[in-house]
Amino acid sequence: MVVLETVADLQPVGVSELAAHLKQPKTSVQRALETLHEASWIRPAVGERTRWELTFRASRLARKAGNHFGLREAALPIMEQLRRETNETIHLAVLDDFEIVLIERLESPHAVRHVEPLGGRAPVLSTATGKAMLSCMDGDEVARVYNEAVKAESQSVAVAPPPSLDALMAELAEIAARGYATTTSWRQDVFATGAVIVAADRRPIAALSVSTPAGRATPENRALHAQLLPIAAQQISEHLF
Amino acid sequence: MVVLETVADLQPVGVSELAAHLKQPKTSVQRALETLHEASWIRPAVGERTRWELTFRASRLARKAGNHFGLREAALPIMEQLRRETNETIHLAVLDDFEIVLIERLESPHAVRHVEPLGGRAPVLSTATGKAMLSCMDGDEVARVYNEAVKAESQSVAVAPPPSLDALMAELAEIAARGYATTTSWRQDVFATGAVIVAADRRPIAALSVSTPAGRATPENRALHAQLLPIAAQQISEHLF
DNA sequence: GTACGATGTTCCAAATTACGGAACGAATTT
DNA sequence: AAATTCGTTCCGTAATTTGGAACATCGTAC
Repeated sequence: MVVLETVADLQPVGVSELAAHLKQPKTSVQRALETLHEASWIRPAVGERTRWELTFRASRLARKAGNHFGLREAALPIMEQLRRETNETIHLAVLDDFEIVLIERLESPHAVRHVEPLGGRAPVLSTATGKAMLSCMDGDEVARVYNEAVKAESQSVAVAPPPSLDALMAELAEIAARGYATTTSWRQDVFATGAVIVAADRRPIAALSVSTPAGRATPENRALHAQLLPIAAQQISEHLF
Repeated sequence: MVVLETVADLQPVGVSELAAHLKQPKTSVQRALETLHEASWIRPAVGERTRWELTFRASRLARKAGNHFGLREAALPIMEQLRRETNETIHLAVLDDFEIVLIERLESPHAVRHVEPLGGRAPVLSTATGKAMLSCMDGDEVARVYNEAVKAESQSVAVAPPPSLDALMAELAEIAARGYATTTSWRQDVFATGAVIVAADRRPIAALSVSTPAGRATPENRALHAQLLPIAAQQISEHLF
């Protein structure tokens, strides 16, 4: 499986290059490639015979990941309604380790709109969806995610300096109390409102967000989003079980 | 890896149920689950301890599958431009076995619009994207895909009766000559135009499509799409290498 | 409250499989 | 023409997997 993930990073890639990256004997890597090929997870690259690339086998799994108890099906109709009511882009995201993954998106009909790539990832600490999900997790788990996220962010280009853990905890308490999170720090000029979707036991499953360009983030619109979003998220939570 | 795929289908699922489905000893399945868990491909289901569900590890791969030579990055700006010029929904799809997989989507700004779920699959024989891709494959390969697709469709609810292989071949020749495919048979009330994106050696990589509700599919709009789409697909093909 | 069925887990010896160094052929570069 | 790089094959050793059986745990029915 490590070979598979490395092929994903380096594709199209041959045996020797892989072996060098993995610091493993060529023979072992060769065998792994044969196995992955037999199972149709990889195939020879277009027009080549000895370099490999991914097939779409992984994508069939990916569609099912994070779809616990029919999340996508439960969420889409309510997302559609929310888009009608707000005319803004609606995102559905789940938490993976210390990152937010976008699993569904409905775009705003406006000409100026906020669009994230499908399947894209975003930092948990600076997004409305991320903070909404953290707001209903217990302290230990928040601390764990916080540490991993800070470590990861310090290695990449800093989007914004992460808040202290104490400041974050205070903000999360506030978010939990009022039922929604907001942010502008992830994408400049985008104002986002996020609310959490929970399982029957109140554990966080996913988060829903409304994203609007800063120019349209009037007090009236902010208030509208803050009012509608928690209700929509709540409806999805109830439809899950 | 078979266990992994079965977990995807049955999640959340326990050892015994899996073993029964796979007709394998419980012990072997148990070991596979342990391994997958250690590698973070699965985790205990939310609020449970002995049933398993997928993590998002597969999604990281899925994003890279079908992204040969930076397809997504090359395609997006041109897709944006195409949306501006047509005001209709633009889809980017690739071929997986005998199905079309949607890997990127930009929605029409119109209130009435055609929306497919992200990562969704569609039959190759009845979609514009599918036929566009087939149109630049050689006869043997088309026949192979045709047979598999017919076999698969016969098991599910028939969307439309598949054409004969000869009729298909004739249509593909026409599509290849004029540079674009059209269809209305996949989704009723949706008129789609598709064109193929090729590698340097003219092998098909992906397909681009413009989808419009039947009501807006006027002769003028059809002509506009038929004119713009092959150019856009061609531009993406050239940017790939 | 106890018996039952279903489910998850552990153990262990036999047998299969993986391991990886070395050698080889083919393709490309010097 | 020699040298390097790359993919592939071979093979004895060694480690791992295998799966039946026993055990543990949970929920349920009587």
